[in-house]
Amino acid sequence: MNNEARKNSSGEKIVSESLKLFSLKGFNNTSISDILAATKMSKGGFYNHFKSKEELFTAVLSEARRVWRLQNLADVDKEDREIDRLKKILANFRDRYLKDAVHFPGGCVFITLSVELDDQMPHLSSQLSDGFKRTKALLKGYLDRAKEKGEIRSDVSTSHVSEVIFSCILGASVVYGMDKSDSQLDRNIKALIHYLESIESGA
Amino acid sequence: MNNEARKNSSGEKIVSESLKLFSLKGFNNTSISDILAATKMSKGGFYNHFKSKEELFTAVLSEARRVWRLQNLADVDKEDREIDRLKKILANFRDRYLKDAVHFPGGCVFITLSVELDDQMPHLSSQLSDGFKRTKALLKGYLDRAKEKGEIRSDVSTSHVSEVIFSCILGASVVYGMDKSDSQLDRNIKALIHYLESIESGA
DNA sequence: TTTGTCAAACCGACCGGTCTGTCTGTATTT
DNA sequence: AAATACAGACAGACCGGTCGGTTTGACAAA
Repeated sequence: MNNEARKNSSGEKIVSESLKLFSLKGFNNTSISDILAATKMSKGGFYNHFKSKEELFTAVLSEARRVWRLQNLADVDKEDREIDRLKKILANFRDRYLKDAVHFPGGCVFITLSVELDDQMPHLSSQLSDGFKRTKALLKGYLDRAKEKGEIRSDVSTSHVSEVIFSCILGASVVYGMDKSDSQLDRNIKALIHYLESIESGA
Repeated sequence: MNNEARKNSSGEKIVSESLKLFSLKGFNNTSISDILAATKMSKGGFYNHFKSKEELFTAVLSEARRVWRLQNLADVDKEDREIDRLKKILANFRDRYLKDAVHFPGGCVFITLSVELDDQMPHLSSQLSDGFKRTKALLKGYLDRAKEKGEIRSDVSTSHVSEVIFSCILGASVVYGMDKSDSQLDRNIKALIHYLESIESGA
């Protein structure tokens, strides 16, 4: 069975529909009934694929990470300079990730879930926290290499800058989740790229 | 009856305990039973003060805003320069607001609620969205006046900078809600203040 | 001071409905 | 025939909210 066929299997459909619903309504407020309605399945069918809602959570998170990488890292390696790769990620984040209503109609699912579950279901939210740390490290990696290659000024603290960029991305996601305003998101990312350009060597 | 006495009344206690619970578990996942247990009241007592859970929501939000102003704007007017007032707000945000586990044990309640309710109960989340807009405008006001007074460079876009600062604050709140890491929060705000100093006239 | 009155506050059993998860039975596939 | 997938009735816990009854405290009449 190839991957395309798997995508149409029941299990895959449950995961992709649950991903949408989780991004809209979160984990606890998405009922199994909601998922059954979206997938046109029945209880028996669902519990034949997942032994519990929490097991579904893990599968959904894994799929969400796959989509995240797919969208945010697209074409990044086509850029030559490290700083341009970072800018490409920001542009991807804006155009291919946050605005991707097919996968995430309710906005960034990682934020929705982490905010909901942090004080309530730590065993689930720790999976999210790890992802956030990896993402920040990913950003810092580009900055560190950019600094090594002299693309950004040598007096710049990559640690400080990555903190700012990462927090800004999170903040922009929160705002976009509320307003769904493309223009506001564009302003937000523009300000961030403007900030990045202010630390480049030529600036 | 003075304000101090009112604070101990049942209605006030319901609101303050609900504020804590909402910051921890959100709106839908805080049950009336949770609130009754925290206040040692009964159903009948509760519904004698609020005709519905949504009416409680509005009261809690109003109290949350009061505490927000109290903590974040404390001593701000003691600073002479506008840019220092802004820095004072950031320091308050870090020391007196986010770390204020008495009022907000689960972190910033506005973020918890807005992320939960944005796609689910728009009539409630719009109250939150308005507050976010006002906060961003508040920050931009300090920057605009700082620019007028020559405290920051004339080539700086106050609009861009306020976008970055506001998004960073939101992002920092999301992270702190997850990790409850004081040191991470300190690094975050430090990077932000560092950013502010980079646009000052002397820099 | 004592008593009667009344409204607000409080109590908790109860209601209809929804939640996750189970179980029995049936259809499809191999 | 055996294994797998689907269907949906059902269970038990919990949800927000209602309601009849009880307690409390302020105040007026005696």
